[in-house]
Amino acid sequence: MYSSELIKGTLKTIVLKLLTSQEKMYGYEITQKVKTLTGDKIQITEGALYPTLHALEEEGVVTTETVYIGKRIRKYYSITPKGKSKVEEKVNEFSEFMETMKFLLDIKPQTGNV
Amino acid sequence: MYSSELIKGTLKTIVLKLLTSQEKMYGYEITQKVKTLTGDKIQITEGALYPTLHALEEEGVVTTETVYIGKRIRKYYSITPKGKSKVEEKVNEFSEFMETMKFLLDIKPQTGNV
DNA sequence: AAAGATACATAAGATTTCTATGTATGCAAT
DNA sequence: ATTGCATACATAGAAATCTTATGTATCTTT
Repeated sequence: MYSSELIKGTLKTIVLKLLTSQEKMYGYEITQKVKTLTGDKIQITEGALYPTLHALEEEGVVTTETVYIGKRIRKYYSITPKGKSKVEEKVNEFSEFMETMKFLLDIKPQTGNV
Repeated sequence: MYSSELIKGTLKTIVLKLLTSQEKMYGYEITQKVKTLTGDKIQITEGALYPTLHALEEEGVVTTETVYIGKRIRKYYSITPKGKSKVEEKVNEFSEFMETMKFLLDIKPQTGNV
């Protein structure tokens, strides 16, 4: 498990990206998928996910569809065209950010005053 | 400039790493160095930096030395041995995190129900 | 003399996430 | 049958982090 601060700021990107890989997913499914895909390294908590999904819906980047599985409710999320361009932006930005960080974190110590 | 959320959680890592590259640095110098090194892509604000530096000092990963340049004060920060092992940990963790994210953000869309 | 850069610092607010809690169903084991 | 675990939604309060704004003061350049 990564220290949670690292994951901050990437949650929306992860969720949107996942929603481009499948036509629709529901909240609980997203938490499990991320857990599995990352070998338990990233765990999205429900307390973080659900408010985020609601925010994404308000932004118009996902739409919902409520389904009953027996008596249990299930809320499917799908990405909108607006969401598709958004996720592309976000992924590109994150890739650039990673390059910058790689460079920064590869700085070598100066040799002392020889 | 990156959207600020991305940078969250990486400030301490950046600062500590920089302090391994030079024997000592002062706050303002750190902001300028990061700005220069990243081509203005990452800008550390003073409101974020100073509290962080104070926290790092409390954690015992940096020590300070106050110097007068004329009448103007300057506070130099140096990394401690404890800080050196900390920064190694943090850089490793971030590298792993980047690998995980790369994998996640490279997921391909499923072909539809053909 | 004014403006901009240097150099420190803190406080209020925004944002994001975590922990905890709540409700409820379905299923498996005792 | 009932206890416990997994599924599935949701929100509220607390914690952490960063931004914006403000404050003080010096130095340098125009």
